[in-house]
Amino acid sequence: MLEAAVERGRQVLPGVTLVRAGEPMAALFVVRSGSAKRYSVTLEGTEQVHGFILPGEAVGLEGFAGGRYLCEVSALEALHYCRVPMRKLEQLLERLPGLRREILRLLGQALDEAQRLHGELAQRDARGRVAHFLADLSERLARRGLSPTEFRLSMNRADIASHLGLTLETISRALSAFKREGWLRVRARDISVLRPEALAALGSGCA
Amino acid sequence: MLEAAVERGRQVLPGVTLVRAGEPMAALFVVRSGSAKRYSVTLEGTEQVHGFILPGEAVGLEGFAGGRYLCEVSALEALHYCRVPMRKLEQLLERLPGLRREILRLLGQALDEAQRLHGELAQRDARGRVAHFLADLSERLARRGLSPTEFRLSMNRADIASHLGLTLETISRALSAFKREGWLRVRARDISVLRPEALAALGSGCA
DNA sequence: AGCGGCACTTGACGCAGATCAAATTTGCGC
DNA sequence: GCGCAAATTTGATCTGCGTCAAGTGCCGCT
Repeated sequence: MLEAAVERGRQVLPGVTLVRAGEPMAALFVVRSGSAKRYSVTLEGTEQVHGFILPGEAVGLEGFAGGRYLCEVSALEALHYCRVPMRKLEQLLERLPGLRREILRLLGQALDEAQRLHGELAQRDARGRVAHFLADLSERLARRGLSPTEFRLSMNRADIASHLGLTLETISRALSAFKREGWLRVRARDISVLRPEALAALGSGCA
Repeated sequence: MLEAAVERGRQVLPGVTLVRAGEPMAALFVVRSGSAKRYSVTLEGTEQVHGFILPGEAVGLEGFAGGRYLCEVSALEALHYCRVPMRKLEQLLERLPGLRREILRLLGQALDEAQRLHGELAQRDARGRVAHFLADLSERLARRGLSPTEFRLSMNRADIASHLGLTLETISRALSAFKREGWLRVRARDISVLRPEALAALGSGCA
């Protein structure tokens, strides 16, 4: 769908910032492989992590709000991506009704995810949030054909904590608890999910 | 911009549900006067409030994700709104580049607000969240030319609590605390903001 | 291989906010 | 205006998570 307008084959190293808050929105990005974190910097200079971007997902959608990016996005791993310049995108939107629907779908989906996240987090306790985070990650990986039960976390505990509104110690304790109960195997950033149903249940509401 | 496609003059009474999760997205709504709450119903049957809709704001944007609405929206007060049928909207998107940009802007803005909300809530304590809620409401009212310092809450404490991830008792205590400190006058659902700067500061990060 | 630093884990303790319970206020129908 | 049910406030207690602090293990560097 987007193929016609794509600039292919770009890549960056871990730690590199793809877009910065306040920059004019020159292009839309789609991640091909690797992962990134989306965050903003608060007045006090601390990072607030809004979410993580996996292969197949878009970067910079909030830029449509006012023609400027509103968060920072930086690579957590070596990242391949493609880039659709806005100028080109606008021309294509003129001609391709399918592309219009596709872009609206992406935005609607992102909006739904953001709202759903807010809801989930607002209600659940620490373990429920971590379970939800893992179940969500697992599902998104599966959607791209990657293993939903064996994966490596590309972000550190502090990033997860910021994203979930917890502290890094609490993340660590939750993971240890899941390990103790036989739901996970955890070795540093490598995760094996042993009881996906248990995680999913805890993450989406059942006590 | 949307004027050409609008069906005007519809209205509903408080408590009426405008759209339901799962229904096909037949139209986009814009609220003209009154207010509504956007929420979803969890597996256990409890409501999770995602946000409140004020005059000038759109209903049903997440529907773009898959052609179906994903939350329920119901009126908190007598509500006037207009309705743009999707069929009509798609035709117009074909012809009006300005309208395309406007719809994308609305979605981008909604996305940004959802993400920003998540960030704000994840970090702040109970009083900070309530302050943020009031400051946000105040700003949105001002944007529509309504008084930012004298207003009536159209939602009950439980709805605010659900939205902010707190309990209704905590909402009540926070309001009482602000009253005691001379930042607000509170009488049931009528609010007078006496020190908007104090609320805004507490709501956006300064301890 | 050995060292140093950083990411993570684990423990002890205190407090903000949840929970349970009761009193008070508000607003609506008659 | 009266009375009742629902909404809100206030109080007392309990608990999960944040905070501070001390390990432990992992990885890259020389």
